[in-house]
Amino acid sequence: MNSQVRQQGGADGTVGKALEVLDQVAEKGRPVRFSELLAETSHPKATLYRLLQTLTNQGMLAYDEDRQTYAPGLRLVRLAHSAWRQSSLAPVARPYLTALAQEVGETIHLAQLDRGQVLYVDKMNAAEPIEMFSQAGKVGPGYCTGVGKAMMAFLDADDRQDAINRQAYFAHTPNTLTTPDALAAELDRIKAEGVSYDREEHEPGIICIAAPILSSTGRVIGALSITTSTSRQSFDGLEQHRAALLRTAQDIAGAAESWQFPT
Amino acid sequence: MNSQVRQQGGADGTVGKALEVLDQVAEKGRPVRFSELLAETSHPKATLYRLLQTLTNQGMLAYDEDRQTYAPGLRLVRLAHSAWRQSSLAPVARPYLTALAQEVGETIHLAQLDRGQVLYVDKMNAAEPIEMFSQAGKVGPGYCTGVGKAMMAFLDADDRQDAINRQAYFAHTPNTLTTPDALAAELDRIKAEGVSYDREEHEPGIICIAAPILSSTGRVIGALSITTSTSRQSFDGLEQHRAALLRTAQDIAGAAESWQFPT
DNA sequence: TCAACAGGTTCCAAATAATGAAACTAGTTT
DNA sequence: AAACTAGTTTCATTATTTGGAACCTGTTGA
Repeated sequence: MNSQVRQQGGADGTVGKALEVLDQVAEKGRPVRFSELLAETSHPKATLYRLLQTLTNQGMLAYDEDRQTYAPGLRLVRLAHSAWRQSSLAPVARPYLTALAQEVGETIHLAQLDRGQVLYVDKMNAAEPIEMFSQAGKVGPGYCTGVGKAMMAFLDADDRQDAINRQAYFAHTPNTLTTPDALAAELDRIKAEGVSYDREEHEPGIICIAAPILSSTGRVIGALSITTSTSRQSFDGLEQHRAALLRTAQDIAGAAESWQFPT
Repeated sequence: MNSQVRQQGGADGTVGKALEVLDQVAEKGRPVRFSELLAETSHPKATLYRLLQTLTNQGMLAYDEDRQTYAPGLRLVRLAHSAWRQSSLAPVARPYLTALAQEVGETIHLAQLDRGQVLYVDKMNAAEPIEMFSQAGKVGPGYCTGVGKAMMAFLDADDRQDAINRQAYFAHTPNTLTTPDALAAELDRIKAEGVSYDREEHEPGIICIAAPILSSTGRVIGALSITTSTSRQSFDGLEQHRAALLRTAQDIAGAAESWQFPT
């Protein structure tokens, strides 16, 4: 029996602690001072100091001697290249996204779930050319985005509850769902219907329709959304793309299933 | 006195070992089996097993239960987004690259040095739209690329020797420099002249002109290249872009200076 | 000029976690 | 059914991590 607990937050050993610090630095989104990190962590001075040294020494963090600040290091960029190509849906989904973007003439997002948060792995815009690294890798909230809700709705009970618990429930707009119960009810609705909507729940004026990408065994492997603004398009307009969205989601699922790695 | 040794390869503690394994998986470029990793590592079975468990548990690796394979995990993509924005030259350099690409009508690469290797952090193509994540994060050899040589040439003596020692010296083409001495001589030439060339040293038919991006204190912070193919353009043609290349490199250096920056 | 201070770095005995040989389990092949 | 292969677990031993406190070092204020 595999009673292996999946404790993402829980520190497993020194490595866990080091990665926790790494996350902490990354989340800041700007170079940080030692003392700033110290104030937020439970680690004692000396421990934090050595963790930072190790990470810097390994290229996972970059230390600016002049300003005495830490920032995520370039080694991560190298590693992520590999991760994006192998573990993300993006390389497989690319052609389908391009086709969909041209068909519907709106912005398409491809996302995957990462610890209850939405991780955007690709983006297509019919009009403007893309800015990938600055877009892919971005994280967003799960509880108030179309793709987030679409993915959470199709998780199995345990994972779903776990994801529900991880949300921040900040009221970005008047439409944001701000309680676990409200979210849970919405997820039930989404599971029944097969698609989810963002009704200006994250940003005023921004709406979307999203669908999960499910493996043949029914597991969530990602989600896909068509985004627009209320000034460009009505809600009914989005609704008309529903069929194309669902078809594309299935196409991607199929492609992912038979995906063998290029040797 | 700060006698801190910068030992990149040397393992500092458990974290170092874990990251070494992570690199090993990433370098494969495809999902790998436990046994395959075991064969290549010096760690005993149980140790490797637990390192992989920890990394997987932390989302740094993704484990495919069906195929029993490990691949770099999505958490890296999230972290890299942060790293790219903060520690890479790319966000600052973007507008200059775009301008240069349009001016010269050739492909532009922006790279930084990572442990003696070239890490491409951005790419611009005048004609075709870009494929960023699949391009940025890519690594290439230092000794046989224009950007690699340009950066190595302007390192201080210690770092330069270190970089020279790290090269593989594989003869990709008849023009490849295949000895440390030949490379060192070339680097002297480049430092004197201010620009470097790739004379089909990496790929037959591919040539480029490259320049380092230097901080006001003279430290290498990156490099920039204009690439073309022998079928499109002669060597003299590239030479005519020299002024534009050097101007852009300086512009980027200036912009980087007034921004906050590590490395 | 000197004392107090804040941010950062190093020490070292105690506590903890990593180690790895070997045993074990679960599939596969002979 | 035995031998083999690949992956997982155990546990006494060993090595690393820990963190309170002392120690630097450059800055501030009297």
